[in-house]
Amino acid sequence: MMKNDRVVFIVDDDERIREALAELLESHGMRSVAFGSAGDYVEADKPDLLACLILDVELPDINGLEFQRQIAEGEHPPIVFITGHGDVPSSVRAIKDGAVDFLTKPFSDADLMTAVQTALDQDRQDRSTRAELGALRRRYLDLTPREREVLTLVVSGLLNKQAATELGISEVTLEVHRRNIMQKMAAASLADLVRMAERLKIPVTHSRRNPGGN
Amino acid sequence: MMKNDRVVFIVDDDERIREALAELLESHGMRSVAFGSAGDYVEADKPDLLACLILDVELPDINGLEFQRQIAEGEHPPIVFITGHGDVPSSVRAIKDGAVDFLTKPFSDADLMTAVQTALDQDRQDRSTRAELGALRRRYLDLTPREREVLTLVVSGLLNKQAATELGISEVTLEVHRRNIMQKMAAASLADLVRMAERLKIPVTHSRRNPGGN
DNA sequence: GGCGGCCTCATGGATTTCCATAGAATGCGA
DNA sequence: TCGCATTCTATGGAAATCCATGAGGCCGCC
Repeated sequence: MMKNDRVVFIVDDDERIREALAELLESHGMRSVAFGSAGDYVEADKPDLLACLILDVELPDINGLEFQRQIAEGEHPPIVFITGHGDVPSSVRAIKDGAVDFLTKPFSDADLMTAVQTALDQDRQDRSTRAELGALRRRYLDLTPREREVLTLVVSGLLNKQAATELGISEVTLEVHRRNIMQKMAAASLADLVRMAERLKIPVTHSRRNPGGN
Repeated sequence: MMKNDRVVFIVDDDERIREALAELLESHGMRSVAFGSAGDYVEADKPDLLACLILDVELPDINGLEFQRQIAEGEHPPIVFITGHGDVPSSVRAIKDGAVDFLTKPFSDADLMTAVQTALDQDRQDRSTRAELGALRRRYLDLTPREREVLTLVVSGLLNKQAATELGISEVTLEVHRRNIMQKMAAASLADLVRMAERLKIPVTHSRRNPGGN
């Protein structure tokens, strides 16, 4: 009953710890892959599965907390820190930087497994969010520069006429752009498009419409 | 040059600590009000200013972390924990629960002041967000039950006709509701209304519109 | 029993959006 | 230089929205 859709990465310089952790995880039906240093972890090509990273704070090549910040630049599995010499400032920094938990040895098997489970759950969430946002961004990149301008004005609430004036083009042209946008973004409605723009953090310009009334 | 638009609350059972903190804060032009227990803090009527709360973990009446969770139910200033016997699990919990920082004695004046400043900045942000959301909610509460139903359907992207059918009323009636909504919510455009609904976490229903594509 | 708020509906016109179709100019890379 | 993407424009009609105005029924509260 080994679950093959998920994996736990272990980065710890102590081989005995790595083995103990691997064993513990296996006994819970959890597949794991261990590394002796941050460098090894980075170099390795890792399966694209639901994952979590158990990271020792003290590593031979780099400080675990520093390493956390480095990989925070890109996509990375949620981190559970473990350490033999845990101090408060480190744990504070780790959690502030998004770590799921910070366990000091000795910790119970149960605590670790709970943290791992939480991390995996979070990864599921992260992935789903990333996937959606990624799809959205891809569609956005499909837009031409002009269409992006139009999109901004439209989701700001401007009437076609107003937006057209703003861009110095005819209303008809703007309509064409607008419909192309709806098409490319696969928006079912203006409301939909506005929500997409929100998630893409597209700023609202002069969100007026009927400023004076009528 | 005492700034009177902000205040730092101190909750610590040790009077010497309270006085030392108050002095330190004062030397930085910061007004403070100190309490000997969580109960005293709760009972006191506190000025509605930009604030931050320096909280000792060990209190006579309740554990600081527990107290944090209690006040987390409602509005409260950002918390900076201080403690004489800081342990990692406590700090982890505190930060997870939203504390700005967790300082163990002895800590430097600079560290505390930095944390206090961060907390005050966060309070400014929190207040601004709360104020906007509050105004939005008040307007939403101004809507009649029917209008709220209509709002949901409209921001879901339904055409007036579709929404009207959904509610079993005529299109004209729905238009009336719709315009009343725009009025009451002070929305400048549909895009605007959609964004408001997002912030109010109004769920989208069957967000279709031209399902098959005419 | 009257008043006010709420929900309902109608008419009708101005305005806007939606859609399909078609043509043309620019500019850039193959 | 040809082809393609991008941008621009137009016509014309269907559909939808916006707006003002008027009005009837229901219900709870004073």
